Amino acid sequence: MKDKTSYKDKKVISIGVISELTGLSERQIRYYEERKLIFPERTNGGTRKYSFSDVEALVDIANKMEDGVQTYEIRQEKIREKKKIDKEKIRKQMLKGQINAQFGVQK
Amino acid sequence: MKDKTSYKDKKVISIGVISELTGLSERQIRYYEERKLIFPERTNGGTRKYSFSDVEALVDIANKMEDGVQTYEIRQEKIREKKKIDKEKIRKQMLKGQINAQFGVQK
DNA sequence: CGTGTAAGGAATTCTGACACG
DNA sequence: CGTGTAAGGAATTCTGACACG
Repeated sequence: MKDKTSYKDKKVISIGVISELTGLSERQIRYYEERKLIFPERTNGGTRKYSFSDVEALVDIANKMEDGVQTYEIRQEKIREKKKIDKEKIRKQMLKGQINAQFGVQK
Repeated sequence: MKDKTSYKDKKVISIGVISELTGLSERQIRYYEERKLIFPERTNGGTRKYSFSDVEALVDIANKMEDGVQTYEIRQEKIREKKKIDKEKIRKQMLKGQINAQFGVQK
């Protein structure tokens, strides 16, 4: 089992600090959420909470925007990446199944 | 050179989230600051900002408080620890100086 | 399309103080 | 000593909209 509760992915930072950390305006940050490029959590009151991973993602986004890439394209790219990773995951899962069938794990 | 800009020590979390993360009331968290057990930074507007390290420190403090330890004692303990670490640091520094004098680094 | 801004309101945080024990 | 709480105010954030291009 991996750690999974790393600080890096914990959504705890509010938008003001995120703005400072990334150099982006709050408007930009909210807009990128609207375009489904980032996914903050919310407090009960409705305030957005981000992680350090989100900071990194936002910096990446900012760089691409500078290069004239549109939010739609950035989103498509992310979807492609995700699919690739999912496929890889399944491949590994199947391989493990094969190995177990041959050598391992009898009930 | 070490990293030094690890996420763990970055002061970015506001007191509401810290309260949730530690289970302590905001009152308690502010009081422990008053007693010099934690040292949040501030935004320009004056809002406190904490790090994940602070979360860990607060949990430690909470445990000691449960055991009936007073804030003053906790503070003294921290001071002792710090002194010990500083002494160790100087010792290493001097050792390095000795080695350089014998083998290394001529101008 | 991507971003700035003014608007009005709600959630969040701040300080100093009183209370209890 | 350590913590809860009500009080009043200030900083922060939220949404929906208009503007520009």
